[in-house]
Amino acid sequence: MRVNIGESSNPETMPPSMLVSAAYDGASKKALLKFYDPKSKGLYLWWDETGHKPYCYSKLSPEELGHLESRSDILDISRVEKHSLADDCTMAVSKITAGDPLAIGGKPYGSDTERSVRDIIETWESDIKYYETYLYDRRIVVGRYYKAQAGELEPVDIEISDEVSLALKSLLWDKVDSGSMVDEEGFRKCISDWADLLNQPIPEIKRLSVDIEVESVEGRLPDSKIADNTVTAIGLAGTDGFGRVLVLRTPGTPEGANELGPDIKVEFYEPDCEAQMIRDAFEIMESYPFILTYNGDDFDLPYLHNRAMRLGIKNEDSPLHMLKDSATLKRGIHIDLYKTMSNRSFQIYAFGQKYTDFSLNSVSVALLGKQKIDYGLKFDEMSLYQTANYCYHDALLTYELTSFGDGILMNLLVTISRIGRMPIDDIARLGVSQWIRSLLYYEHRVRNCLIPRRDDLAKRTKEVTADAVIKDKKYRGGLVVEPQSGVHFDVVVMDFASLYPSIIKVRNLSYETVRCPHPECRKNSIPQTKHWSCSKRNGITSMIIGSLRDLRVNYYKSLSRKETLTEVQRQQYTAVSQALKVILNASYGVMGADIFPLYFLPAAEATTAIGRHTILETIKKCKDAGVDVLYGDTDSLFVKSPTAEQVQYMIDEAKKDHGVDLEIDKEYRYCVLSNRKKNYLGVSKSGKVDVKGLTGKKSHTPPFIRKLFADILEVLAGVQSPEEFEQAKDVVSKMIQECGKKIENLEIPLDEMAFSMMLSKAPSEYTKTQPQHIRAARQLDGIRELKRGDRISFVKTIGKPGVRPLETARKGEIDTTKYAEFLESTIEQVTSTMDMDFDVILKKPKQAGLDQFFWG
DNA sequence: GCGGACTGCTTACCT
DNA sequence: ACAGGTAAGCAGTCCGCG
Repeated sequence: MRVNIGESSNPETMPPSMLVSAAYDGASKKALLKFYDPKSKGLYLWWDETGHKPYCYSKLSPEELGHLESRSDILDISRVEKHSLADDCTMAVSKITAGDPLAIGGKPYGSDTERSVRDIIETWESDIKYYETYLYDRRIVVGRYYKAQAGELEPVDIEISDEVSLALKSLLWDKVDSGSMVDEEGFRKCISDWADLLNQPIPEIKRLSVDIEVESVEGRLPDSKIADNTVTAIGLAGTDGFGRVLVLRTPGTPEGANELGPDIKVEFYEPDCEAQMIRDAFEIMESYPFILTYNGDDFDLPYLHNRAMRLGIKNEDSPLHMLKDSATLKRGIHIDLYKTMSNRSFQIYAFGQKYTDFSLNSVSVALLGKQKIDYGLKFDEMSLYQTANYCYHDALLTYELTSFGDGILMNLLVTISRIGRMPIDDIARLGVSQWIRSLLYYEHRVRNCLIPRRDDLAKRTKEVTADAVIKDKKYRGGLVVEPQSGVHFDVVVMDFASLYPSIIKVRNLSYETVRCPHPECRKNSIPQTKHWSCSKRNGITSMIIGSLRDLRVNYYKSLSRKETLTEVQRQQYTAVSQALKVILNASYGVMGADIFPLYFLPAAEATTAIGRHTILETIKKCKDAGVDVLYGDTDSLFVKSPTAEQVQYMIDEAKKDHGVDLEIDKEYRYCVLSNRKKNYLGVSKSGKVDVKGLTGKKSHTPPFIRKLFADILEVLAGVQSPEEFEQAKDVVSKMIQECGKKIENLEIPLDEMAFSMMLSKAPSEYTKTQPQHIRAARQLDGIRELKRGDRISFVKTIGKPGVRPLETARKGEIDTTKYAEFLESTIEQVTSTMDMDFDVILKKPKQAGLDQFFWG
């Protein structure tokens, strides 16, 4: 991120403040750090005072690089020593130092003396943003506290005042198991450094959310680049209950009645005062260190900025600074929550897949239990106060996404930025592969290791990629055990704690250790592959992922069980634990993702291969011990009525043979397995029901079927013994029959009958086939514009297209047969394995064609 | 010309 | 712009058939 503020002098003193973001200030050509002071709730800006400059490396000698010397933007070329992890050697490289980051990269056009160095010669470390390089080189960590005294910046650790923390540190000390570590001491140090950083207090963050409404011309979305439509309202919601709406009067629009509470101030502007309204909004925004939006990178902020320019506001009077694909603040920090909520890692691991699409409404419903305001009116039909209420409400929802659940989202962002060594706004905007990239780059710099180029790594994988591959996949993944179909009572689910990270640690897997250059390591082979791993050096990813794993498994898991925690500590440990989970879950995946700069297939392949080997060997051990394995998926085993001794035996053997921690995850009173993998139902001893993979729970299934399914589960949850099952079956049969009748009699409201599906691309991009949900979407042409990522609701109808969007559907055209079939197949997933034969009731005999015979 | 078998596309889920 | 493994429904195609 590049801003243009220009040189300002750094503060003489700064109270302990947390580093939250960084940027490159093009005007002063310096790195710019942004610190947050928890006391004043304001920001301190700090420009580099060390003379640090952008640079990259080349393997050419300074003589061979002589042609660069003449460039005015190249300041220096010198010889330095760097370690190459992949070659396990030290080498001399040329460090090319420049006056401006654009001299290193980002200017691919022009003559050889104008283009960036990385576009002229082969370079290393030239694709790192300058402010990142700056942070790494100075070992400045986002999320740490710093203070300034007499103009000197220095880190301060906030005292962790509780004795619990110290006591648990000794716990951590004992629990570190070195395994085959070459440098055990270093590993311990590494973990305790992490704990020190992650236990630093997370401050209360002062923030303001912003949402705008823009006058729109019939059917055309306002363009944030052109910004030629009037901004009609600006909603603002901030910490400490701050709420304000700025509303532009438009001729002919009634004022209406104020529905907003007394604390929410509504300010009206005359039609010709739009510029003043925007100026006032800017002024409020500038008084907050953090600005939140929902899709503000793509819409709200660029629109505001460009509209301001169009209305004659000067660039220097706008607090905003637009970049290619993000909107930033010159002084503050902008967090676009739309990007955050769309991040699969947050969606799945932090929020347990509670929402399935990323609209503000869906996310709010799932996480806050609140909806957007719906007056059932078009924007141009709303009164001024209605617009105000609507606009403020959106801002409020956006704000509340960061405040619900004790502010877990802000805490997560801070914690992940500590781990990734990355500005908080980047954490909120970028994907997990970028977080892990940043973390690993930092560690390379700490160790003075040259970061490899993609083709350095690609060269080492060339000879092994041609192997037999799975269709559409690059390598084989986890093992899924064929389930033993039936109802099983007393089932224990065991799983390996963080299996893949454990494997990465124990088997020393990293891009430089898998297929390392040492001939003597080749005997350390990886089962089922042609790979081996190093026995001489600890791999860098193995060290880092391994210590994060140990931190989570040995430290934060026990911490969260402590009962003497204060509320603040509990919140902090929850955030750390979740953040570690998110990063660990992705750590193996990125090694096999070709967008990841340290992409190295053999390492990913080795991880899953050892995973399969581990679970297979454990199953063998079960058989030896007389334990029946009913099912298993990747890192879990469902075992039937094991004794405590048998469980302990398995745990001990897994640790002894594979160095992994097998644990009891769940104990089911009973468990319904079908012959399908990744499909089951388990009832815990507490009566809690786990449903996995069954259609009755999937988000595209019509609500009335999902409800019936939930009702059935409730009945099943009460079943204590095989005998009670028989009664439950009767109850369930009746429920299903009733539902069948309702379908036939068209007694179900249309919206309950709608299938709902996500469009993974724009409707026009479906060229190979035309799936049902797309046929429905096309019928909405001119009524509602559908984009990629939107969901479409449709019902199944008789006649030609077979589907109709919910908006235009009528009950009379519902295809009851299709619904009966879908109901039958959905319910059958549970009932078939429970020996409930519903065929008699529901299934339509092939030869019969009429509904009335079928339901009779 | 039609229907079953088959493949491929698409979405949603599990770990 | 983390991975692979699996289920399900449907679209489209191929093949056989007096």
